[in-house]
Amino acid sequence: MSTSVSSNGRRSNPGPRAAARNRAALLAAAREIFAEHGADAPLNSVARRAGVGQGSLYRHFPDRLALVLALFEEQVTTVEELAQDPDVSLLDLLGVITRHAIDSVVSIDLAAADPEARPDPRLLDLTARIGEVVRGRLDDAVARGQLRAGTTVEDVLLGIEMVASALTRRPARERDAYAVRAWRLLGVDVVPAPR
Amino acid sequence: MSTSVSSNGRRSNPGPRAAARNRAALLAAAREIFAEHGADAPLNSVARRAGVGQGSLYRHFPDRLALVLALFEEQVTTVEELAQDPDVSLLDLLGVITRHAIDSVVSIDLAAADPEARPDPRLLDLTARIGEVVRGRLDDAVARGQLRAGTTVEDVLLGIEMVASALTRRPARERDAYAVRAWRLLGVDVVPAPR
Amino acid sequence: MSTSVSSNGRRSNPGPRAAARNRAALLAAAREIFAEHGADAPLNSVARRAGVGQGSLYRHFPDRLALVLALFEEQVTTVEELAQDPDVSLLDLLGVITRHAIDSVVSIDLAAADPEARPDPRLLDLTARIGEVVRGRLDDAVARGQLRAGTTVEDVLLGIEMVASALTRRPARERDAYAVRAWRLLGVDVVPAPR
Amino acid sequence: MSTSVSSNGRRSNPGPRAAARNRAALLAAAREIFAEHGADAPLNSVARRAGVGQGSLYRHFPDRLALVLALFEEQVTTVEELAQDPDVSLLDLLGVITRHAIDSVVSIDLAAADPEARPDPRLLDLTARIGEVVRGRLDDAVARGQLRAGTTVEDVLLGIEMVASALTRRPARERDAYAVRAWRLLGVDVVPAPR
DNA sequence: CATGAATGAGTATTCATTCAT
DNA sequence: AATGAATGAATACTCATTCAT
Repeated sequence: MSTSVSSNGRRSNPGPRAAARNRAALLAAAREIFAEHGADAPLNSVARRAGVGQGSLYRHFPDRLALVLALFEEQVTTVEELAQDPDVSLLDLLGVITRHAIDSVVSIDLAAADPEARPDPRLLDLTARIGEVVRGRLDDAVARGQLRAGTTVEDVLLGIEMVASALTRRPARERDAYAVRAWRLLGVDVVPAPR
Repeated sequence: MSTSVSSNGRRSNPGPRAAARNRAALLAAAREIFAEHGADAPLNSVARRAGVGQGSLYRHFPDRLALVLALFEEQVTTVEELAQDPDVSLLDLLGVITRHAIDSVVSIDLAAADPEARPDPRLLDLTARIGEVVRGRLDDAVARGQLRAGTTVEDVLLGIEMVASALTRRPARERDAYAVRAWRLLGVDVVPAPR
Repeated sequence: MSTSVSSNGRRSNPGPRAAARNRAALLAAAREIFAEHGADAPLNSVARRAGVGQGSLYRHFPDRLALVLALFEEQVTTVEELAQDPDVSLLDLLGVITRHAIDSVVSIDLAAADPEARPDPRLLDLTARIGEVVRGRLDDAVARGQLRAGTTVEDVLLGIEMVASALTRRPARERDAYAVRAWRLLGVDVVPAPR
Repeated sequence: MSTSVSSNGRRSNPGPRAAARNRAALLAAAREIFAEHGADAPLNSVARRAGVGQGSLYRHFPDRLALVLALFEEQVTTVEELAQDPDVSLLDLLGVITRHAIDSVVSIDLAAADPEARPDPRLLDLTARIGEVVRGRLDDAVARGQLRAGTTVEDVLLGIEMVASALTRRPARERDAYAVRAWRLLGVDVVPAPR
């Protein structure tokens, strides 16, 4: 970060030009921090890592959930874009999704706040978007023998959730191998996509 | 509660007799609180629910992990006792384990504190004890067609972890049904034991 | 709002023409916001309500007091203008002043910042202007039996302050009736002027 | 405050014995701080002035209103006790109440938070208790010529509110004289009780 | 001259933990 | 051995003010 510091000790105000850069820096920082310390890591640590003022964090993401959702949304978008390419199989997509889970831990800790609370609609929406992608690949995956016949979209989503939530319990360096084992136990040969 | 109140308004000191009772009350309270609010619920809420002073909580359980482990240990012991009976199948035991996961949420959130930290040896020990129980039933379960041939103890433990960790994300009232689906996805017909 | 939006998404710079319009919008917004949430409402809420940038707010009114004083000054000017008309009695003027107090709450919260601080000279000046208006109507009011004989300008100003400050404690919908009661207790039959 | 500091830099924990002392210290500190800076002064300044940890403040008074109400309650109780003595007139009582208003500023800033919000029932109760005291002295006060015939309890309470709220706008050293003027304007000869 | 993002000091609040009684 | 009050570090969040564009 090339944030210059002016004489009064305050970081200089880079002006609105920095907005997009800051937003991206915050997301990147959040990805790292959440992966390292879980999704309930202190938000000021995110701001600090991003090299951004506390207030900017809150301007871009009014609450923790907004930040987490933005992170998740990025991932979903990535998956959707990949899914444009007809040569990409469901297994490939699950590999990417698994990579996301490994790296950000976010997808799962989402609801962590309070399981009894009604899940946020934005989260449901993102889940639905993943569901759409899966639906579009389901028959193909069965035809290729990647999934058991009769597997439903809900089954796949459940599988993702099971793998992802189990991953949170593991130290980062074990997660790749662990994910492979978990998917295999579900009868699916997923390999986490390369970073 | 037979705790008499002396003139100064403070609960009188019931002496050592209360120690065991307090410990039990704390465990019961912890089970409830953790199930309701997750394993990172405030510890003073546990003491309050138990009707016990803050200090007593810390005397019995010097830190949060001690409390969580005590809870888990209770559950493991229960499973071990059940396993004495040769008529109890692995599926039955998994049903009980699943019930524990549903009700206490604890077994999984255990390591939640920090996945990067070396797992507590006491936790590993408890996991090993579950592993022993599973080992003793494995061949029988395969013979009965309850598990796929070739399933290992590690597979079963992994399955438990996947199901249990996924359960934490769900509201209490959905957990029974959710557990059944999750196990089925793993190819095992587990039904949560009755309470 | 005729503010066009240019391609970059930012409101286009309407040039100096907008200056006066912005100032007026800020004052109107401040009146509303202060009446709703008290004179220590966040200033950015004023800017937002006015549909104006944060910077413009500070350009027009370098600090909160400047804004409040501008509001008060508007009111004082209104009263002075009314007082040009010889047919308008002191009671009428007090009715208008009371209306201002009801609607803006500002006249009183002025010094609220810190009662120990030396009051701002601009505030004293405004108070003096009200005093002048009152002085010009005092004899007439006594002659008409609207005020007790012997009432001084300072008495009237004190009465205004008492009524106005008490009004701040009341919800908006009760203020009209409350003001009538308060004035009556002071022995003066004031009715808040219509809006 | 004889709060000793142990080697680790933390103030030593004086144990539960300090509870009552702490509560009293907090109330005294709050009285001072609120009188100096208004009832929205930072709560940590109250804790600091009381020589008490932040947590203790919140244990004794879970929110700002609880603290303010406790202060007010003390005052009301004092007035009620005085009212036991039949030789104490309404004017005397109003003198004490005025002294309280001068010194603590609290009685009035109470509702300050948000005039639109429904007033706290505890506050209403305290107001009612003052009302009872007034009611018991009303006829006597009229008989003595201290109040105009026809004055109601509500009138007196309104008068108190008007005087007290106006006082908040004044620096401490002017309040005594100001209170006398304000009461005189209401036609009542109240003199603030000596401290 | 307007805009709106950036900044960070200031506050409220929570909660793990200690300790006098 | 139990009690419950005390402690203060940690954290979330707000908002006045500045400033690049």
